[in-house]
Amino acid sequence: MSAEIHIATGLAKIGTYLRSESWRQAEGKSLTPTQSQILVHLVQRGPARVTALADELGVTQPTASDAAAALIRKGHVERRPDPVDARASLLHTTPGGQDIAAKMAEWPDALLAAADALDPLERGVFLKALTKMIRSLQVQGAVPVQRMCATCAFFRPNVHNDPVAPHHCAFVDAAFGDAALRLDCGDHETAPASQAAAAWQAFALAGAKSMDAPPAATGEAS
Amino acid sequence: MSAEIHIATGLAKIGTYLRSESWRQAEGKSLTPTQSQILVHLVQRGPARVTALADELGVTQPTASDAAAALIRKGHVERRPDPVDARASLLHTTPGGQDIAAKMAEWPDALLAAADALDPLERGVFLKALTKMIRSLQVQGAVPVQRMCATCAFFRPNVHNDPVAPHHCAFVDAAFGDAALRLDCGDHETAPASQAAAAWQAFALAGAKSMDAPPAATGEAS
DNA sequence: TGACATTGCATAGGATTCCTATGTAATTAT
DNA sequence: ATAATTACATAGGAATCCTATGCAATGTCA
Repeated sequence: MSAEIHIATGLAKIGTYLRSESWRQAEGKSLTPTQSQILVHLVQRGPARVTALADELGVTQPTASDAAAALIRKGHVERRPDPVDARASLLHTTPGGQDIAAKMAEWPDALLAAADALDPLERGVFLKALTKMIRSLQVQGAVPVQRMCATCAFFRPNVHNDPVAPHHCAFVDAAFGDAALRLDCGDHETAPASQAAAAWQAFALAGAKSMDAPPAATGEAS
Repeated sequence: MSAEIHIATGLAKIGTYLRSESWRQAEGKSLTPTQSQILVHLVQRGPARVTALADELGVTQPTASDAAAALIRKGHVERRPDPVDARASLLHTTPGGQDIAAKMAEWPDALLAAADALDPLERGVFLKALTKMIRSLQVQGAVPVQRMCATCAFFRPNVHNDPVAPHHCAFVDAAFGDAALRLDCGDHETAPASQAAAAWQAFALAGAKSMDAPPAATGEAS
């Protein structure tokens, strides 16, 4: 089956675009993509250690250390000792850094427009599929733990009969649908393994049900 | 609507993974990601100019020039004059370069496994959505021209009644479905503007039809 | 045909990215 | 208490990536 290959191709093309776009966006602010990512992360998620940032960005610890040093030199970030571990230090943003981060945190318009080219139902299916793929990468250890519904203690998948909003979030106590799935939620709380596994079953296996054709043959050219 | 934001978030996460993975994969072969991409591109698509490669990879011309020089130094690529333009030169792979490229061309297993975590119908919808997004990026000028069905002269979308294989490829003369959509097809031939526009209408507008819920409200938490 | 602008590419210069390898200090394990 | 681990910095080196230039070949237009 070549669909996986073409999915990988497509994701890589968008990844290439995002990488080159992040260089374009970072210039002018005299920041580089890595620095920008660290700054945004610190603003959105609070003070963090160098090693944790390295894991999050998928770079080595020395690379993160370099970028942090550059941000400190530019006055956007401060280093303070970690109260619970004298070896470690926590990076904090300065007020000036926060201003800059606010501008960097926005996604490029072209990408949002591209996502807007999907129709609403399609967006839901797409987001659900992205959730599945990212969870798979996380389970394989290829990416760090993500703050997504799929691994959240508050996630109650497919508990409502409403096909438009079958899921429930126990944190905000509201029903929602695939199009509102979060991949990086501020209220995320990691579910214990057994609960996460059960929820995942309920979430993933209901996939085919929402479409009206048999899940078998998909038709191949050539 | 925050679905676009979360889609962007998810795509960025996969992009981050692909970037770090490409560093990991490139090491050992003593190639870097950019060099590796150039080498693979030359093998798959034939000789090319430096500027064309730069556009394709989304980097500046000097960056591509650097990487090309490194590949030449390592003996994987040769520079030959372009017969139609004495200023330009074409980069050709050497036999040794082709061997290495074959190994670099494979997608990481974790990503293919992640794509495999989708069920077959979902893959089709996902691929179609990726097609829409990438075409949108292309129309906006954010990415270079892609060799995908959506812009191909041989593409006949939604001409069959079979919901599993509604499209037709006039090149291989066969029906196929969304799951077999190409994002980088070797047989691609760019369609004239008017034909492309008409085909796109027929392709994109039939989206909601394949799902059995109204395309309105999608249910939002919070 | 002769300026003049444009295009294809290389190079220079500089900051950053990114790696491996190593060192230092603090913490944890035995 | 000694040993192993962890958090981090730094060194060293190659590549990435940018802008700015320069050179040569090509195209344009009067």
